[in-house]
Amino acid sequence: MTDYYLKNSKFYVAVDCIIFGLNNGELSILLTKRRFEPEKGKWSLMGGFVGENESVDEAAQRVLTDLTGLTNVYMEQLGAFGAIDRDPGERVVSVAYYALINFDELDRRAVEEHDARWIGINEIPQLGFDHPLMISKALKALRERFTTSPIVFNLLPKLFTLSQLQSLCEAILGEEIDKRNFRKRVTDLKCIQPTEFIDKSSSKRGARLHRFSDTTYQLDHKFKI
Amino acid sequence: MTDYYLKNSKFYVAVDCIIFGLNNGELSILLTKRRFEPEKGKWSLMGGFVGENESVDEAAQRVLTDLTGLTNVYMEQLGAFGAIDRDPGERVVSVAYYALINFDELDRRAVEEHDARWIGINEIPQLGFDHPLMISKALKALRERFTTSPIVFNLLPKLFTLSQLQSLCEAILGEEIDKRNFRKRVTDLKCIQPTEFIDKSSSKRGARLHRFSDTTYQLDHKFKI
DNA sequence: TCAAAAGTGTTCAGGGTACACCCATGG
DNA sequence: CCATGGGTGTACCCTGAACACTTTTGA
Repeated sequence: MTDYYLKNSKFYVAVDCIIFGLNNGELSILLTKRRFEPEKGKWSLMGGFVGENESVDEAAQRVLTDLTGLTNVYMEQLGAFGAIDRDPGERVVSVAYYALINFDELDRRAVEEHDARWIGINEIPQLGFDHPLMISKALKALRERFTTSPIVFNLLPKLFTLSQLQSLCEAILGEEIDKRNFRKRVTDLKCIQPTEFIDKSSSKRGARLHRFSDTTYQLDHKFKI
Repeated sequence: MTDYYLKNSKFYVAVDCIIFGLNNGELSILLTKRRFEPEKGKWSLMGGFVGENESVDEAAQRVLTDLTGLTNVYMEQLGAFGAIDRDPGERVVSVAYYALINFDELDRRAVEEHDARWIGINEIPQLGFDHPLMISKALKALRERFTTSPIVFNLLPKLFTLSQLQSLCEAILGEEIDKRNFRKRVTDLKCIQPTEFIDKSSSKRGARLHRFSDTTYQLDHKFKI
């Protein structure tokens, strides 16, 4: 029985996280400056190696928590990246994940300790490894998923204005959305609910704060933005 | 630099293939009876270990070619499966792929030599490992993709009748489709073209054979079934 | 009083859905 | 001549897209 395995090779298995967040209203990802070879000094995604006593998913959670201080984060697997020379140092198979985090709950100290920075998705520098490919796949997956699944709310504070929601959707899509059509769609959804609160930080008139009700969403699982 | 890697663990990395084909008009997948421990004697997906001199994608291609004799097959990665105990024998991280093959071009001898059999997607027996999970994810991915991307033609012969196409779509969806609406959609697509040939094997009247034109599809990349 | 963001409805076109009958032919 | 699968058109509804002005209020 052991023979069945022994004739085969073993590999390092890594995880890489594409962490999306709203930094001052701008859709951004969290990048770190690598402190080790290979690719030392280059910007890169946050990653780590899978350990023997954790699943690959758990490794990704661990890396994310280590960097952000957050647990229970929305995270989805993007896929495995297994080109022979994707890591110039050693043969490493990497499994990429993307995560959507609420910027306000972030542990900023943990971020600073890792030399990490939020960088707008339109200002991403040259990255090492196959990270540019991972990021473009993550953006594609995010674009495809967010219109039919209520995941954008992971990026927003619990209370948000419709303008905030719209500009976030526009940032993800990379194009503008008609305001009246957007608000009609959104206010027709039972799972997006107005609250009694008004936010006056972004306009003199003030904008009504809304919230996403997951329990309402669970009733029919209908969502379309 | 080597230190960066050395403190970490290595893993076996495997690939598993969910191979879809149309067996006598029934959407089926190719399963083999395992000849080795662990899970010996159980039905399972065709898989194999990744070698040092091939990418993960190449390993999947190799496994597929070995079993079917086919190259240049439509194949897409489903994702990595990395639970600690997913393989009862050893820690193995597996990357799953699904493939759509043309049943007529299959090398039946290669299939027999691997103790493999086509099994309808509604008659799948108990499988070992996490293969049931992989199959359900593959079906979900196939269902989501085939309506907007012209991939079903990989399952059909080069010339096919609209009835064949419709019953294939129904098998993938798991529900019936209105004949007139389906034919309207399909015949409006420029990339699905009638030919001069008539197939008389399935009816007395005979049905017109159509073909998918990829060059026409490339013109506008529009497709909706 | 004015600048800046919030909020609000209607019209129209096109796509999706529901639906039932005749055709051609081999046996 | 009949059983079997092949082939065809219309009416309605609903969704998605285009489009511009009024309101509120702090400075």
